[in-house]
Amino acid sequence: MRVKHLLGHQSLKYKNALRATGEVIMPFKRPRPPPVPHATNSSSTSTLLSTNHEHKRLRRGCLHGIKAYILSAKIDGAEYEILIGEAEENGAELCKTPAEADIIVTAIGMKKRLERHIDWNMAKGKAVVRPDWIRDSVKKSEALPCGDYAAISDLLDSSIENCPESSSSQSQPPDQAEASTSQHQSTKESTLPDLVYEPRYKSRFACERYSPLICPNQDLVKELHIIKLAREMESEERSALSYSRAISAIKAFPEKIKSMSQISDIPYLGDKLTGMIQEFLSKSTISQARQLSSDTRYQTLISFTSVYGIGPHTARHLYDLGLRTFDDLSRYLGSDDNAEGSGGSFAWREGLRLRDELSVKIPRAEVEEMGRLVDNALQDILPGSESTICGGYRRGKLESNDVDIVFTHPQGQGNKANNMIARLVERMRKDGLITHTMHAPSVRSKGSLRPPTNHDGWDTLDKSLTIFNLPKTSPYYKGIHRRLDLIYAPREVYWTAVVGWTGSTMFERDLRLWAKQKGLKFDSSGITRRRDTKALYATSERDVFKLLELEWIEPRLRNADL
DNA sequence: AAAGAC
DNA sequence: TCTTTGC
DNA sequence: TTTTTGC
DNA sequence: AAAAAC
Repeated sequence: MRVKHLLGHQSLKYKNALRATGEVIMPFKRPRPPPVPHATNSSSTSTLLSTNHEHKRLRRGCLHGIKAYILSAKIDGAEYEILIGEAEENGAELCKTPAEADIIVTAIGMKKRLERHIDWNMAKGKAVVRPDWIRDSVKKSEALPCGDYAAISDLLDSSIENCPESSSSQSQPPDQAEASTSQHQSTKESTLPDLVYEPRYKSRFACERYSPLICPNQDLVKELHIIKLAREMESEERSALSYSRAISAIKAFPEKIKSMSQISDIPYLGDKLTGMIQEFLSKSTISQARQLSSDTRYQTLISFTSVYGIGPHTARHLYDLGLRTFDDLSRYLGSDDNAEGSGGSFAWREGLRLRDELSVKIPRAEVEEMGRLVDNALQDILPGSESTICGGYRRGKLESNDVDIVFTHPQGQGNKANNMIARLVERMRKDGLITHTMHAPSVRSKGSLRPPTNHDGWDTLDKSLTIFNLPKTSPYYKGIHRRLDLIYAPREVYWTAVVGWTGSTMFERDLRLWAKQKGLKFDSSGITRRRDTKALYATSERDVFKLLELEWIEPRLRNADL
């Protein structure tokens, strides 16, 4: 066929393009070497605040200026994330080591146990309090006296003495606030008063549950994940969906499952899944998963689909042709004459060529560096723009497969924001940062102020799926290509887009189902009322939840997939 | 929804 | 038209 | 038993 | 594969 000719031609063109961009040294605007703030999540923000009315007032934070260390021992995973989120949002500075902190928050109540984690002499120099100190302080909008929350009786005096004060200007009259919210509680026992998250895991919606990155039943979930992948490889999507739901339900279950009686409240566990869990309880393994793991077809399909552009259908096709390894694949794609016509597409070749690099995980620090570079380019094009790193990074993953950055234009004129994606990508391409564009931006949102209304579910945001490479001058430069997704959202739907691109997948699916059930329609390009298709605009991420009548869930607790 | 291959 | 792409 | 399962 | 009733 003449495909041969076409492919050859395009390959060449690409090689040249790569060579050219590879050598270009970035003209100006070198990123300042990482100021390295804290490894908290979110935004490579340029102008985070000031856009956000509702945030603004509350901001300032009752814990502002307090350096806190939260000891994770004896605190449930979800609980821990909530504490961190609460502390952070209220202005506390979280420390990586107890030494840097003014105050240590711990659920441990005994001296001996605490000493296993923290040097006793150091502890004596600081306030050491129970987790409810954070909660109550937030509730009262003031850093409360540590004496009432001393974690360990031997440290009561030193905790009182070393109790930090918030630098937030507005210290409220502390006096009788006490009475209003709850009557009991100061001076009392060490129970964590958590009616908060008690029955949450029972919900049928992942967007109502707290799903930590790693759950107490992670091994079980991994086993089920293998079976789920196998179903996907065979295009048994409904079956795969059932496994996905079971996995996300189990991920939100707060304790290690030791007996079958515990799982009766977990949704989406029918006969099949129940049987598998039973097997797992006795053998710590699931035979079907073990079997698949060593199955050639399974392994081959998994590896083929790891090539960008190859999905289950194509993977099965290649397998049926007798191919088994990347070498086979390479040979097949490389061979010019296939009587059959397709010796594979251009996209597949590029995908295969880049596969090894793209399969290398990206550490958080490098994700942040990428975020800075994108934001620098963005500020050049349209000063005052905002961006947020979403995806797995924002959910707290230590390593990412790719980087998703959602951005929007400055508050002023919406119209100046035309072709933001195209301009940003072009700028970064010229700087040698972007080497490939896998999916060109649509030419939508021309002179638009509103997101185009979508009739069908995929978001209508302008986006570009690209391949990125750090400049050689970056301290993080490894010469490895990375997947970078850039998403432009008009201002009015910026927060919707951030929620939509933070994930996880099951969290997003259930957000849509939840919204539907509430008579609304959610996707990353907006929330609309189904009755009259009236658009509802959120002014903050929390506002998105509010409009959907959902309780707030931290990004780090949206890990409803494996 | 959009792109690319068929 | 079919497949893949995103969270 | 039939339909739905994210768009 | 599981749950709602579409």
